[in-house]
Amino acid sequence: MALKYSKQRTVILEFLQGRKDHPTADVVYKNVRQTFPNISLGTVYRNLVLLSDIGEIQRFKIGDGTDHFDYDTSEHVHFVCSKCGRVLDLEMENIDFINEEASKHFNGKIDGHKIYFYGICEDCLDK
Amino acid sequence: MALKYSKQRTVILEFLQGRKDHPTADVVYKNVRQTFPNISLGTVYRNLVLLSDIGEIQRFKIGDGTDHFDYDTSEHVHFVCSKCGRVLDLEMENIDFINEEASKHFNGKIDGHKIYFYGICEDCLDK
DNA sequence: TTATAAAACAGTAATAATTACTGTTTTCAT
DNA sequence: ATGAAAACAGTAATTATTACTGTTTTATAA
Repeated sequence: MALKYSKQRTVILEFLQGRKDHPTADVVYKNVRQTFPNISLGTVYRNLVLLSDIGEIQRFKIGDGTDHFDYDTSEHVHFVCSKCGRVLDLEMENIDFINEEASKHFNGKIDGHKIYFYGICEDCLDK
Repeated sequence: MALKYSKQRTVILEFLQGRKDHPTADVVYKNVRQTFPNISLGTVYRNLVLLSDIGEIQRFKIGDGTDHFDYDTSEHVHFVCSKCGRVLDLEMENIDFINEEASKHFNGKIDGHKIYFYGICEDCLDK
């Protein structure tokens, strides 16, 4: 199962690289289709999943029930605007010490946590 | 739209009360059906959603794509076992100060966060 | 009590996101 | 150049959830 080059995969990856919000598969599909009109939704999904499986991109969930994809694979925290739904990156100190905090009264093993913050983004506040 | 009593709702609520894991709608359905064989899945969903809308129970998501329901509506943090998928409550200090931390370099307004911890539960460790 | 309107129900259909399948095309190491 | 592996387009299937429809329950009030 050696990876083989494909124009479609490149286009998907490049699109994702150009976005600082973190689009869903459907958003990727709709946009990529403008420059690549007969790309299939299945191809978009297959590549997004493949790319996140090999660690080229990041796949994550926020409360909206759909998967989001991020070109930036470094550890960072997300913010979700309750008004416009946009997903943004948060610059903040590492808070992994909360894992210790969670371990204190727990007999299992804590490996990590998933977190996102929500509120109103700057753009929506301005309106 | 005054609430009216229904046997089905009572049974669903009682089932949920007796569980300390936090079952999905489907798990509620399958169990309740053993004592109430012709209850419909739609009824289970309708009641779980209604009960969480009026604050009688809590509805939340973990990474598995399905909704979970909790009889305990007090603020508390969840743990998800990566092995058996069970969802447990964590007793830990309130960590809402991380909201301030998240605000520091952010120009929007932070209202809160969603978090869950993951790892291996006690039962799975023992095996 | 009975009448009745609102609410709830069972059962089924619809929707949305995602995954799986199928037969064709593309890639790339020999 | 060629052939197997990988990827593709297009479509079908799956899963969780919501919406719809015609029937039954509940609770108020004559």
